[in-house]
Amino acid sequence: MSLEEKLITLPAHLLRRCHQISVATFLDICEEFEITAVQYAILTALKNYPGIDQINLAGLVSIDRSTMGNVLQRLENKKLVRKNFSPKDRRIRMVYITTKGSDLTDEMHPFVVKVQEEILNPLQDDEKEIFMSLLLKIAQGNNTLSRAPMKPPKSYKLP
Amino acid sequence: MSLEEKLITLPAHLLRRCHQISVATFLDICEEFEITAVQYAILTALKNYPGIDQINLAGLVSIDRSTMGNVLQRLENKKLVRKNFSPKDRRIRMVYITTKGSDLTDEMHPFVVKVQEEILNPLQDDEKEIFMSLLLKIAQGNNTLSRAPMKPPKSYKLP
DNA sequence: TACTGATCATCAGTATACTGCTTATATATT
DNA sequence: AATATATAAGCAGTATACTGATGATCAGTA
Repeated sequence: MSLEEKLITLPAHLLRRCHQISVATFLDICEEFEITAVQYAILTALKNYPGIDQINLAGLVSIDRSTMGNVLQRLENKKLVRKNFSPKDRRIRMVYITTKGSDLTDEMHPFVVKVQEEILNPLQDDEKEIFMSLLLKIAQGNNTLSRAPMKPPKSYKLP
Repeated sequence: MSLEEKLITLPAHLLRRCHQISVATFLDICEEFEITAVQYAILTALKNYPGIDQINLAGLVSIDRSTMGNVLQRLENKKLVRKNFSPKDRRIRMVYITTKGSDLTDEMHPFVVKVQEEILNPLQDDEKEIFMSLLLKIAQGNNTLSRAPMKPPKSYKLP
């Protein structure tokens, strides 16, 4: 069996490829907004959980807490996000989306929908459903294997 | 629909999660070898194509040519790989795996097999097959969308 | 009150991945 | 032979992702 034939039997390899493709597709379709997929996910999360702390935000979108700090810094520089110290717990920085950030995500939404369609485009409609359900099964079944497992937010109170 | 429910309907999000999980699983199971999945793929490719140039090597394993240079530098520092100038075309650096590198990949092989099983573990046997075939369909159908598409090596001659 | 352990955020360091630019070399064309 | 084009490799800069360590703060308990 050739190397090429061997590689395409490995889930790790194909997942890396598909992730590569997914990122490239997002950057391509959403180029004009100068926002990455991860940044978009964080902004969307902040619309649902204004004032959330960084750790719970990281758990929500499954991003490492250290990475989250970096991404938030970049979003803050672009004035899409702002942070305040919590008056109740001075360890916590409460994160909010700005009006500019909120408007941007609204504007981007149809483009992001298009990205998802583009990625699944090689599949037929019934295959798309099957694929998504199996992908979800793997993501949830192995949730705790990565450093950034998905976690529902704790001790978050709507403002 | 809650944010969490929304996220798990997005292929881009789930692909990022599954890739995260895949990388973490590889690092976990292959910890003792201090080699990443990408580095392992490159070493395996070099066993099949000794003396290949960096561009064709990058096409084989679908890694950006710029990234390839960095990874090869690290592999060279670990003495798992060596590079020579081609006498026929002085632009080309011919890349070879060392004996140390070859022995290491042989030793790692059973661990790498285990990684693949672990990733697919949440699925049933018939689901695993379906998932792999759909993943392959997406990877191949969208091959040219990323900067590092898979390309069979050109003008490579076995030594 | 003082001590202990837990939690939030940050920092330094490393790896993969991409963009865009540059240099060196080879090939094709005039 | 001189010029133009194409290719191989590298570099600088940026983003996501992880590890391990540190400092600040809070909560529980002796």
